[in-house]
Amino acid sequence: MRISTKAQYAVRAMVSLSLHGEGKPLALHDIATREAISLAYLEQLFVKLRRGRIVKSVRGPGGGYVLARPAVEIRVDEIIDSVEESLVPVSCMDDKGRCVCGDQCVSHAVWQGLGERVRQFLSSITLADLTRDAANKARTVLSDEC
Amino acid sequence: MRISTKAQYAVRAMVSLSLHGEGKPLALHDIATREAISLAYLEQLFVKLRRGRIVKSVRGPGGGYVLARPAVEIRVDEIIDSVEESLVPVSCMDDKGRCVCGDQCVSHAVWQGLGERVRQFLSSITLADLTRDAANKARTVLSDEC
DNA sequence: AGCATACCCGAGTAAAACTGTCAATTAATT
DNA sequence: AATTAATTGACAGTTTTACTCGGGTATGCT
Repeated sequence: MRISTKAQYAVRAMVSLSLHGEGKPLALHDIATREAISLAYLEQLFVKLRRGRIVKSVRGPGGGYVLARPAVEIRVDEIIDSVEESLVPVSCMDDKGRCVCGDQCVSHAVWQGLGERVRQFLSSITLADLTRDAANKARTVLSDEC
Repeated sequence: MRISTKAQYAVRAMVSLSLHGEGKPLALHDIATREAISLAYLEQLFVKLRRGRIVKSVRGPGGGYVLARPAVEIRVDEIIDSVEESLVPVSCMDDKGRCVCGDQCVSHAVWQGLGERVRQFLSSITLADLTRDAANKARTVLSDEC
């Protein structure tokens, strides 16, 4: 079981946008250099984030991306949902979470339960939470261990 | 984020072993046919399960695998640990879960928290729980939906 | 108008991971 | 000795990931 860098990038980029954007459009170029993520790859992610109604785009010079909603209303599971197929896909379930296996699926309940726990946890965290933490960390960055 | 079939196979195989073994060694061949998993692949998994002290091997004719401990003392997270590298690996952490990234790791706490939740959940389920469920399911298998 | 900025989009690609197979070995029982 | 069955390492096909590339299109500024 693993978390893709795609999801990690998306969350990091959103924190960066929330932290340095402050209402004004922030260009992907800024996020890319600040977070050391490839610009072309970030573009891909933000297309999905826009389709997921997490951000809005502003075209033209001086343009960039803005949060589609206040940071308090953006949950981490929404960010990951926009960027990845599903939160906890298991081979014995189809797209709607229905089990398509025969009688051999005794451990089905485990994966389903796990998926619910994961979603519950990730939906309990908002972008505002992460942004606040990041701001605190930046303030005490001098001699701090990670 | 996803759960590998490797982990699913391992759990299913362990349930099968616990259900049909009953103290006597059960050959991988039996599990393979019953669960419709490739024998050669099961071999790989059981090497790891043995190293993880989840099962014991009995060589020679009539041999096979036996639970290393009572099913009540085998937790699901232990099974997955034996078979996979780590439960929730994230690129910014090293083997021991320590963060090796610089100041760019604002979302670290999210993944760490998620990992703890996942482990907490999976460690609350024992092989005995799954075996009991499987036995119940087998008894009412006639007209049941999965 | 023309140009620079910045988003938009599809296709392609190299590397990694996943999912297995194969062959050869070791060891215990009959 | 022959047979059964676990043990091991190397290897191969496929899929996914993590990008890059090459162009577009919208917008604002001079």
